[in-house]
Amino acid sequence: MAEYAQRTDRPAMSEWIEQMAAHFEATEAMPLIAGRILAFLLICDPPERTAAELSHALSASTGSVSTNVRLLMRLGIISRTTRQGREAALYRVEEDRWPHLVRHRMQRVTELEELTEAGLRMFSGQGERARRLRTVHEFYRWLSGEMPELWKRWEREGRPKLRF
Amino acid sequence: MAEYAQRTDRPAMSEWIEQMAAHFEATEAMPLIAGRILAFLLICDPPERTAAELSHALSASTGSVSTNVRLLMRLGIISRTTRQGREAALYRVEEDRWPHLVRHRMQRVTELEELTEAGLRMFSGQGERARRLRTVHEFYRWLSGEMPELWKRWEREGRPKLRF
DNA sequence: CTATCTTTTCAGCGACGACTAAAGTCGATC
DNA sequence: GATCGACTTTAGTCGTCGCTGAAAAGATAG
Repeated sequence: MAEYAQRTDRPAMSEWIEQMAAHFEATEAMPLIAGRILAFLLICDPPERTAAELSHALSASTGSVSTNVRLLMRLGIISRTTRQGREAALYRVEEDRWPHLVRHRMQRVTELEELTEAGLRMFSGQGERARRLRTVHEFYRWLSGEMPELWKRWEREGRPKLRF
Repeated sequence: MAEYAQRTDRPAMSEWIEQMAAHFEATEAMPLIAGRILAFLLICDPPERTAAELSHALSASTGSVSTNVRLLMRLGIISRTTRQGREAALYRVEEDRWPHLVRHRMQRVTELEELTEAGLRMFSGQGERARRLRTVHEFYRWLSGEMPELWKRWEREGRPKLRF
């Protein structure tokens, strides 16, 4: 109660969390609760939380938290640390993994290249019929080619400071 | 019946269409029928089709075709041409608009930058609490900065041949 | 205005998925 | 081995959404 950041009782904070969750629902097809957990773990202090704390802070059932915490771990965006004794495990956001998340998302978009290529082979690539498909294919081919360079650039220039 | 490309009675073709539709369902949150229409219009010969033809070729109700054709037009990815008399309107894919579609999709991803920025302002930007959020924010800021150059490059170098 | 063809709207169905509550499993401590 | 807390699984509810079929609305020609 004393610590504001511990809970979502600041209306502005819980509203911000809802907006973040809405974004991930729309762009990553992520359940709302997963997005809420992610947003909360980004700004809570201290940064590590138990499942019970998440459940309480976000007014979600323990079952939901369990399911969604596993989803986020599968995506590599949060990690879990266990402790001795019967103490609950702690979850924390792995903010450095964020680029991987976005990268993975964009990679799925460019995967259409394979389908358009298969289509071109299948529907013999000459004539007007193939022209439209080839136009689309060439765009995706170009885009997939750009991606590796983009992420290399992030590693080199984008990333604010290297940690070692 | 004579023309293969007219219908989806070649199993390989209808399977390809299903795969395309599945891709758009996953990456663009598009109804299956919208994706089917898009895929079919990419490879049909002739390239223009009436709603009734789409409905028949894809075994979808006229209502569904109406709804989804409007969705695709709103996205700018297909266009409609009307004709004199009581003839039905014709739809065709605007394959050159494909980059806009993808661009728009990626833009929504980078919109998170605004939210992380709002968060930084809101939760005062010092201390460990803000560190995680700033890490994420800096990534999105960098990514949004890259996007305009990426698309400029497409216009200049990527696009296979200019049409004028 | 009437007849005919095209397109949209809408009620209803079925499926899917997020979510919850409660029961079940696991593991550590006594 | 019994107990207690942490975590997962499951059954079931609720809301949403794609889709259909049919009716309504629109449009064009006679």
